[in-house]
Amino acid sequence: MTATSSQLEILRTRSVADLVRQEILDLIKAGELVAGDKLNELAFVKRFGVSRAPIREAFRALEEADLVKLEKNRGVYVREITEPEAHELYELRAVLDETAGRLLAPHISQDQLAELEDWLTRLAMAASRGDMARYFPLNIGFHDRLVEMTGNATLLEFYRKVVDRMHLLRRRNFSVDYGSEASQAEHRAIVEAFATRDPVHVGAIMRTHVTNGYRRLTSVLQR
Amino acid sequence: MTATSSQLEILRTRSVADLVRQEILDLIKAGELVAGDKLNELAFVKRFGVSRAPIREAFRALEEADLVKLEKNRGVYVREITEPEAHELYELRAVLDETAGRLLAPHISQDQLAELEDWLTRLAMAASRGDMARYFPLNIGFHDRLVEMTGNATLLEFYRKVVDRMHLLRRRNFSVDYGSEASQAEHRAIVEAFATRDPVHVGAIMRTHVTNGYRRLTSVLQR
DNA sequence: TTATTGTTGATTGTCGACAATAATGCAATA
DNA sequence: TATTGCATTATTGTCGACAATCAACAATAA
Repeated sequence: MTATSSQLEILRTRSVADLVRQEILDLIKAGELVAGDKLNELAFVKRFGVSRAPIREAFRALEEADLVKLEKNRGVYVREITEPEAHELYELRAVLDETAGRLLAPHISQDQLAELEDWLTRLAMAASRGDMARYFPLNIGFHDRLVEMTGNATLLEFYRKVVDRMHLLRRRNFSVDYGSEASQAEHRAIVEAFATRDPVHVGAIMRTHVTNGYRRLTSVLQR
Repeated sequence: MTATSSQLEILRTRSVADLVRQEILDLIKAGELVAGDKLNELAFVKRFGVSRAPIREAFRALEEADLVKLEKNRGVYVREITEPEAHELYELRAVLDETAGRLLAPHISQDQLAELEDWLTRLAMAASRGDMARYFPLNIGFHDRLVEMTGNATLLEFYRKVVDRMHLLRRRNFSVDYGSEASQAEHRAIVEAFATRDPVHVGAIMRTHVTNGYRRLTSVLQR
């Protein structure tokens, strides 16, 4: 696709509200916006050089996704997640990951197994260097791809909603370098499990990985 | 709470966009808006006597929930769900219901069991009369309450998103009277299973109920 | 000093208007 | 008859403005 036609495509399909929504979501994912932060409309108006209408539409979308909270006449705030809610989120994510494992295991192809191995390699490289700025998105990408491989787009959609919300657990510029070695070992276990193609086994391994992730998170947050 | 203070509460917390979003969602749930229908902004402006801004915000929220589709410069349409997507949705719902069963089974109280029995009675009354206008919402209420009883608000939230989307499978004014007897027998089986407090057993029964529901749906849609 | 009551500035909720785009109807042409 | 081109109409995307509300501070009185 040429540069011009891709720009035409953007113009034809994307609205300002869309782009603003995406931008804010990226800010949350990058940890530049964290739970409790206020989203001032005029600030975004200046930032993007647009009017308030599309900004407000973007806020509404993010509210429906439960990433921000609209308090009438008071403003928009990045949502805060309580400790019990974090537990609920991880419980849900465990179920979705386990399901992905069960669905994918019996049908995974050689190519897909090879791709997962490739992810492992890249994860290992980043981990060995202690390069958490790379490890973090790779980790998310690995799991995302795994769910995508199931071919169940609806499962993927809801999985992503859960993962997006988990970003709210991070503090600003919080370096997530806790337990990457343990996490890496579990990733390897996951890929090895897929090689057996046993749905129940894979599901159990994936569930455990999420549960352990929750343990690692809480152990970090509590000190 | 007095009438005045409750009105004050509404004024203080609900925005027009909120109400419009709720209203449209109700229209979808009631089958008055069905997949493919166009949502004209000016029509809603006249209907609610408000400006376009809050209407558009409501549309954005519904788009994020994937209940409608915004096509730039063309309009907003109630989303259409393909057959494979319906299957994906039921797969997801099966997982969530099974999870609810597993979570609730070990901790369900006598009071809660009694409440479920009460739902069964009401369902049976509506079913025996062939009163589908009552049976349908009771059926949804029964399952919703069941998930709510788990105490996992996040699970409930995502469960509701799935159920809301399932409304898009209905045709306009489509009387859902298929297999209510079979469905009723399964509801009874669910409550009986809860009495055993065995998580795996309850989970399996609930999963089966959803799977059978999908079979009943497809058998109806295909003729 | 402390509590209460204006007052002011900032921010949000809603509205009407204009520009941009798409859909429609109709005539002209092959 | 089918198709193309054009003008008209309808609809959406965005904007700026005004009204309503809130938060912070100053002024007043106990």
